[in-house]
Amino acid sequence: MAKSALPAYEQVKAWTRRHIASGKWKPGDTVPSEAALMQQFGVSRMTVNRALRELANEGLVTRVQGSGTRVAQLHRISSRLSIRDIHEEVVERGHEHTTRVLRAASEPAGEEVAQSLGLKASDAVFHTVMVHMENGVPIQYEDRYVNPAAAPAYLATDFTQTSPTLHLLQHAPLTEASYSIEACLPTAQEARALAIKRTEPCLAMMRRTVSGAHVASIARLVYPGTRYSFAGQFQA
Amino acid sequence: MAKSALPAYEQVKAWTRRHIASGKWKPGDTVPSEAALMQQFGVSRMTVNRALRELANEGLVTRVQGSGTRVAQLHRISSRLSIRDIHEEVVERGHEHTTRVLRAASEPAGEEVAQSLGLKASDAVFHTVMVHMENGVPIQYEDRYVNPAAAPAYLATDFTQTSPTLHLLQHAPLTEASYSIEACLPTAQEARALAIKRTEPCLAMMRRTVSGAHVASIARLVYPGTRYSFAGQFQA
DNA sequence: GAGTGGTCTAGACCACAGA
DNA sequence: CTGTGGTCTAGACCACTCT
Repeated sequence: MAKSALPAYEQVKAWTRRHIASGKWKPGDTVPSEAALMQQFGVSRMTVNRALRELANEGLVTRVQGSGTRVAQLHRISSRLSIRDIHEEVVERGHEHTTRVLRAASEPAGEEVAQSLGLKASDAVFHTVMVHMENGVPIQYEDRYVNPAAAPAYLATDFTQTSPTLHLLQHAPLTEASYSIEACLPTAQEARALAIKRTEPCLAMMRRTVSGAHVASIARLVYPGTRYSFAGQFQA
Repeated sequence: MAKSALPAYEQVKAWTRRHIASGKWKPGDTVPSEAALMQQFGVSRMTVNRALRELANEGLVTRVQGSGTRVAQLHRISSRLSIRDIHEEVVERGHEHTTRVLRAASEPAGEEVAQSLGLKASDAVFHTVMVHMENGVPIQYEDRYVNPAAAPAYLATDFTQTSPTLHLLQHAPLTEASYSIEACLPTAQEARALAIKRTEPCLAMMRRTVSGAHVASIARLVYPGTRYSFAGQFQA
């Protein structure tokens, strides 16, 4: 009986998780089959199935049809790295977010940008450069190219009120994105805009977003190393 | 009939996803109820329920009991950043992984380390420092403190055969981890070990792992900026 | 062929929101 | 009160693995 405040499938999940976390079952070990767990918990197969399926989604176990359920190799710890709208992030910390727009114009794409956006070099693209500030301190330099086909009204946005990310999310529904994070030294212009020395290391995030059939935008976001870090956590 | 290669719940998911991605349904809009989708697709409620529940898990819709299902505010884009064992990662690229151990000893924790590991400053901890190389090129400097209570045999490991991460995963089952990524300049020792200039920016990852009741390990991993980047992607 | 998971159904009872 | 989602059951058929 116990206190069954939790749904049955959660109880099965918790029980399984405990065995894995305690080391009683090691990676590669077989987890009791659905039939066995049905008996043990006195629940239907759908319930056990849901429990194990969700654990598999979370990466704790591996399931192979016809073979069985095993404790996953936990080598790849993974956690959600959230990429958030900078405005929202700053405001959530209870701070003031302001923006200084350095450039907002339509210009020919050029070879490199055209290739990333899937356009011709002579096609026009929107190019914005701005600095985001938290309580007046520069925390992000944003250099962004936007595909006019994906967000025709982009340049008309008042970027002191709305961030580019927000405008794009609202007007070019996101279907796909990729990013990479590197360490780099700022260019002269970036250093000037962020008010840092050219020798101060920075985190640079390159982001590329796809909306339906178009590559919507490519952006390079530069964060001063001493003022920003990406963090995350993970729980079994 | 169409080609129903996909399971029914996947078809419901795909149909719903398309409406959201295309912008036909905007954030906040109501998604058809389970009953409505049952009719439309001619499937049982459990099937529709699974489809919508999974979309909710993925963050695409929000469900409120008694109220309904709505398109989620898509502000929080997130993706899984995987933190993997360096050895596995190098080998998977088809390259050779070697290690140069600079230090492997038991020593008093000291204030700062003791605090992170939940020990006293005079308690002994295991301290290892090593450089990981991919085809002979240094790619990671690893400075790690290990809680002896969590992995008593740590120092006996042959680190030229097994990585610290792997040993810990096998002997101190992981229950929790947190990390942060920063940009920094290498210390003199790090620069020397990695064979880079002191002015070359690096990515530094601080990682803390918990195993059961113990903080198992804290590590600082330094990657030369020009030789490494973190990347990820996600799809709606 | 026996055992496993993947999917699906047609019901059911409940908790909750909103009129 | 009606409509919604949250959970659960006792079956079922299938595809797959392993021996």
